[in-house]
Amino acid sequence: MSVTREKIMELGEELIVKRGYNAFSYQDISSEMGIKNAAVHYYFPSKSSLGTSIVKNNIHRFEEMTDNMNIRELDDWQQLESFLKIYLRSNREQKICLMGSLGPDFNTLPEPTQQELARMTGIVIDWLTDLLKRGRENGSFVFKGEPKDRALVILSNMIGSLLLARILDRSDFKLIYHAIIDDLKA
Amino acid sequence: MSVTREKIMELGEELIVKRGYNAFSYQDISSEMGIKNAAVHYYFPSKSSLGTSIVKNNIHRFEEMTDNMNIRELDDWQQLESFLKIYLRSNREQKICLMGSLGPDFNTLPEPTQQELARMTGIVIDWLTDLLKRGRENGSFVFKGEPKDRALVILSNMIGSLLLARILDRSDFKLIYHAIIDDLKA
DNA sequence: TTGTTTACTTACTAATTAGTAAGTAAATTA
DNA sequence: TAATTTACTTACTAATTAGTAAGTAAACAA
Repeated sequence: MSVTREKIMELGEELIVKRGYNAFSYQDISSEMGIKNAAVHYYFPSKSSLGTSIVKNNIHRFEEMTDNMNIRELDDWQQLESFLKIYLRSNREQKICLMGSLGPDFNTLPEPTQQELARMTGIVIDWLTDLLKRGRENGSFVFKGEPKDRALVILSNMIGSLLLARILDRSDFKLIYHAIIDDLKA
Repeated sequence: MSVTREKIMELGEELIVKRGYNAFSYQDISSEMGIKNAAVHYYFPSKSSLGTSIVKNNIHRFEEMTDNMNIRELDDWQQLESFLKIYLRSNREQKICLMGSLGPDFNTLPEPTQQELARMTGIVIDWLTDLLKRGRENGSFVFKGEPKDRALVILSNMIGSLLLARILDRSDFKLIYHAIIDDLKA
């Protein structure tokens, strides 16, 4: 696949998670890359197509990661920590996650982007629910309530803590991160 | 104070929490109110001044609410539930909170708005931290770790769950809401 | 009654936006 | 070698944006 196309998606994603969907323009991308506005339209005819491709790409990367966890036969805690590491890294890079960034703008998003974002969120929650269910059966995790409810709590914590870290202090993320982990221990 | 001015702030806040800061324009407000663009500028010369006023107003309302809790001598659980009710109501009205809405756009926000948003978030966390500390001393709440850490967890959960509810299903908010409450019980 | 302030409207500007149509040089294919 | 496709650029449009300057009718104050 084209290097330019990949660079556009990479930059687009960075702009979305650093400044927000409605704050970034094709100009931001083209000027940063030293190409023209129309070159971005050549690869992504509309902003809708770019946004949707970025979300699809995130789904792909998530699925690659979870597949890889199975191949490497990671245990329950290793899988959870690999998952949480995504957000730890985002915080280090002063980014938030796509759900936290596109969520507020959801009602202004083109329908295909809305759909992919919902699909991505569903995939993450389903994966996390299964991990928590298995982990509790294995005796790895301790928590109250349904695995799905706990998955929602953990994911909403990751989304929310990246936002709080941006508003207040990046170090606040780690306090929440460690509290989540402690909560799953006996 | 002027009715028009209040209506502009009310509408502005609604647009921010329903569509996002960078998605709303003075036109959205003026056309909805049946006035002209310039009339909005008469009350709020810049979008920055409107945004900042909206956040300031939220701080004021929060402080009024917590003052009122003391006057009514609400117990620990009643205070917590009054607090969580803010988010329950937001979810019912298909809104998210200001932190969840302005957080992603933080880096594009005018400095005075950034400052007020950070101040607001600090005020909420401090209040919640004190409540949790007192509540644990009183034997009302049970939780691991520092009260401040727990306050961050609860607030990030409220912010994040409103976002998840928007992306997925409004009913998902309640699952998280109830999990938070259950977690604080023995 | 006169002067001033309040609460706007009219009419505009300069900048930015997503998007398009037509052209072009270089690489690839037949 | 000729035809086609790829990867763009040039040059544009129509819409929307925040913001401003000047005007005005009504309410209010001296």
